[in-house]
Order: sequence, then C-alpha cells, then structure tokens
Amino acid sequence: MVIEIDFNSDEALYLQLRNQIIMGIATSQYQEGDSLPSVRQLADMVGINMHTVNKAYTVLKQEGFVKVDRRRGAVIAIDVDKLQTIAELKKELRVILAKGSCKNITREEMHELIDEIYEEYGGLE
Amino acid sequence: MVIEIDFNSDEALYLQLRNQIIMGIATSQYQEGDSLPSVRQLADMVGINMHTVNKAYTVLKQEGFVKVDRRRGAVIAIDVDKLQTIAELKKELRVILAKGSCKNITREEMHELIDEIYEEYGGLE
DNA sequence: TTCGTTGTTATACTTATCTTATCACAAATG
DNA sequence: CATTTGTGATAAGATAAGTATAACAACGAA
Repeated sequence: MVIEIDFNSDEALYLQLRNQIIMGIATSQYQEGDSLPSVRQLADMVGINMHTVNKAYTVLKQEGFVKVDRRRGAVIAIDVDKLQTIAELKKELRVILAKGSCKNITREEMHELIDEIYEEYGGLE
Repeated sequence: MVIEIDFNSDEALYLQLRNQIIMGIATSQYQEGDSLPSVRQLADMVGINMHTVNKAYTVLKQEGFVKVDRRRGAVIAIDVDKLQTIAELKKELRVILAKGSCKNITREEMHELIDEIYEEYGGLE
C-alpha cells in the first residue's frame, strides 16, 4: 500500500500514518493477519524517523487495530468493542455535524456525504 | 451559555472552547449577531488565561464563525462557503467512517448515528 | 474629561508534544 | 553466525500550548 506524508500539513506525522493505515484497513488494502512494514522499513520509505513510525504503531495497537508479534512485526488484528467505538465516533461527529449545521449543511446533505464517501471507498460495508 | 473545560482532556484548551462554541451556535444557544463574552470575562469564568481564549476566538474568526467588532467584541457572524465546508467535512469524515468500518459499524448504523445526534440537538436542520 | 472595558499586540517564560538521533538489547530468522 | 525484528533508554532540537505581565488605541458611560 502506498503511504505518503505531507510535510506541509499541520497534522502530526504519526497521526497521518495512523489515519492512512486505518483507511487502508477499511478499504481492504490491509486485511486481518497482514503484516505492516517494519518500523525501520516504513521510516525509510516515507523519509521520517523510526520512532515516529513506532509511535503510530503504538497508537494503532492501543486503539485495537494491530497486535505486535515479535517475529512478524505489527499485524492487522481488529479488536472490536462496538459500544466504545460508537461512543468515540459520536463525540467526534457532534463537532462535525455542528460545524456543518452552522454552514447550512442540511441533515440530508450530511447523509449524502456519508454515502459519497462509502462509494469512494468502493461499496464498502 | 455554559462553557466548561476539562483539564484532564488531552484536547487543547482553545480547541475545547472552539468546539463548544460551534456546538453552541448549532444549537441556537448563540445566534447570529450575539456577542460572545469578552476574552477576559470568559477566561475568568472557566479559569484559564486570557490569551488562550483569544486564540480560540481567533480560530473561530479564521474559520468564519465570528467577526470581531471593536466595541461589541466577538460577534457571531457565519461566513458560509459551502463548497469549502463540504471539502473539509469530507476529509474528516473519511477517517471517521474508516475507523467505524474497521470496527464493524455498518453504513446503516452510521446513518442512524447521524440521526441520533440530530435528535440530541433537538430536531435541528 | 475621567474611568473602565474592549480587542489587540508584544515580550517572556514554562511546560508539553513532536521529531530526530544514537545506542543498546533480547528474540527470532536465515 | 550475521541480520532483522520490536523495544527501551537517553538526549537533543523544534514546535505548540499555556501562562504572565504590560501596554496601546478605541469606545461607552460617568
């Protein structure tokens, strides 16, 4: 999978990595059991430090997206806690929906936006 | 409007303020033309520094939620740029939907989540 | 005018986070 | 054996966040 870093972004490098990997999992570019590149490999690929990659992996582990195997490195392993996930998503969505509402985005348009992204992701479920 | 700060949160204080004010606008607790508390007042109310409040107001101004009047302070004034707003929302939603999808949240459940929040906000449009 | 309040700017300091760097170690692979 | 793995310790620099104090012009009210 192609991972690219925007050094001009105000988003932290390790968060850019985290988000891209999560989107990679969602779009099946990474599947349960797949190994991520080693921290040193990925660091070389995108041109950043090993520890920054390690930080991204550590976050992904804490959030239940990967598990770390001594010999296989970071392996995609989703730990599903639906209730907790929903609570987290709700908190983030509240701000996003409020922002949209202020800018005259209707409820219907928001639903359309969701669908557009799902289409973008290729008919994901 | 009641504004509260969680000092234990990992979210920056000025972003907590920004988000709460945006949600306040969305829920009509603040309406177009209303004045926000002065930076010094709000700083005293929530127990933080004046400049942290000022930073929140500056961000709200840059994002088109308030305008600043010399005599009236920060006044709610929404600058609607729908295309830009949609682009921004999309970028944030992509990560959120991916996160949900990984955790077995279906498209339908995501739509339900949206509706729940709208209900929470009191039948907002 | 005088007094108080407004947003704004400037400076300085502390603290925390982010990122890089270098070194090292045990465990596993070949 | 040599190499690569994740992980840890430690140090350093850079940036962001937050506080503190001071000052200014503009405005409202006394």
